[in-house]
Amino acid sequence: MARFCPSPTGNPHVGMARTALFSWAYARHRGGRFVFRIEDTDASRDSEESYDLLVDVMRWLGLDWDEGVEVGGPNGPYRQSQRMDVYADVAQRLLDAGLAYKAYDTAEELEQRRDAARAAGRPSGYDGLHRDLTPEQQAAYEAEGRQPVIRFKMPAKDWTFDDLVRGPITFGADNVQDFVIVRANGQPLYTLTNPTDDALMGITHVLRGEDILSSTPRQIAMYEAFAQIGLGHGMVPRFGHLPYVTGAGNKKLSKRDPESNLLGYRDQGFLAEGLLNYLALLGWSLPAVDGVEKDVFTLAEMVEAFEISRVNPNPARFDLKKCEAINGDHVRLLSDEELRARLVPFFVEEGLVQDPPTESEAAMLAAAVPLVHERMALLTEAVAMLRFLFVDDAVFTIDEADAAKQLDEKGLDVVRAALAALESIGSTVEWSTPTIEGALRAALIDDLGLKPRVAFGPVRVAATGSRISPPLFESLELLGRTRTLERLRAVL
RNA sequence: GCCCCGUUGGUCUAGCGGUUAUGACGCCGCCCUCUCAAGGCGGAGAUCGCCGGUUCGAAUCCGGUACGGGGUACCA
Repeated sequence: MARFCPSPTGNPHVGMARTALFSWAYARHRGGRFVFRIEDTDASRDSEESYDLLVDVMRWLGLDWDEGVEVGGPNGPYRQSQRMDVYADVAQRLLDAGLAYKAYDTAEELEQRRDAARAAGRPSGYDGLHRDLTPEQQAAYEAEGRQPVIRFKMPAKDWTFDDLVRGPITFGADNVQDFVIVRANGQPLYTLTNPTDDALMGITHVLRGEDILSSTPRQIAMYEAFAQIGLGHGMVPRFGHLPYVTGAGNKKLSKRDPESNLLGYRDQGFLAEGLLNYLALLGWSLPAVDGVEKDVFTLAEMVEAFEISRVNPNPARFDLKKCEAINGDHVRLLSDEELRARLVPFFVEEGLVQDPPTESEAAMLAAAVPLVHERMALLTEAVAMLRFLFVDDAVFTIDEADAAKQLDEKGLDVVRAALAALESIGSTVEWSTPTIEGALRAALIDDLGLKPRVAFGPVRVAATGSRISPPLFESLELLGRTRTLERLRAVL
């Protein structure tokens, strides 16, 4: 049983997706269940919008969950904001059992002692001053108007656990002090809610970011306390800490970093399977078969082969170029029909086709998509290359730089010759790729003695508006006789 | 300050005592070619952070050290 439990703050980012992917793949590989929980206990930072994005992203990626938000399950609710009574109860039971206590230190007092500890070369965590306050002392503080936090009483022992990706890790007793589990205002903290829910939901394997590696001893201590008060399944889960995904420099990709915005990738035309494949490669790789390494694979292949022991513990830099290359491979893996279906929203978005496309628009897409299928890494590139087929003549424009380069005097001469050649077909012979190619080659290559690239460049720019386009003759066929001739005449 | 994690070409990665140190992205060149891609072929690029040890032999084991990152919160 594994889980993914993000906090709904800001935009979902790539590091988060990688964590979700690995947890999901781990659960699926082992035939376990996957829980999707939302940790929204910090009202000041969490937002409903962010929650919606999280759900949206998980669905887009295709990382399905067996229980959790939106789908429910036996251990719900799955939003921590709806489980406050559970945490209050657990906190009280810990207090009653003497496993936690109320601490009345003010922020200033804590800071002062922290500084002193640091100056003396000691760890700077809580010093346990209020650990054994008498009822009288507590009453005295409360009489002062102090509101206590609840701190967990860390047992004085060393903490060792066998990290799923890093192996044995030990923290000395002196370095893990009593920590706050409930704020002075009564709100529970992650330190309480996370282990509580993991225990209640039967989570056995926790894959999470390296940033909370050092909080693991606390979590383990919480589980041991839970066992004492009879909460949950009484077992400590296994932990695995995934490395960071970093951006330029070595800094962790933050939520504010535009490069990390997950939905931005969808909008740019990345395929979920392409992005996921790339993310998988950041810290994991498919085992080689007969010495052959394979880095383009499907989600199913990943699930089949996913061993947590193969996960790399060192941080990986997100390389957009490689991500695009992998995505391009996945685009090519799609059938023409599937690609067309994925492309439709992008054409609709640009106003190039109706929503849903009309019959003729659909037919045009069906004919045009194969022409660009292997020419793109991102879906948006198809829109750019095929726009000339869908745009009205009134708004059709030619790239200025390309026009300057190709439609000079010599270029226009070529267009004139092409126009004459094309005008002759369509009446007696069919307007088709072979007849178009035949006519143009005869007129431009044979008669004028031009090199192909010199001959077809100007025609391409005049008809498609760009020096970069799908194959020319096929493009002209799809454009149709009338529109082709009009566009050639328009530049003369 | 204290604690923890990490360190193989520009980037990601294989490697688990003996390899000319693997592959991918990117880059360069050639081929194909109506543009752009895709595809094919070839090339440059790491001695595996550093020092020391163990060993006949180390990227692989051990110990130091440097550098990077994270934590040290009434954030997660």
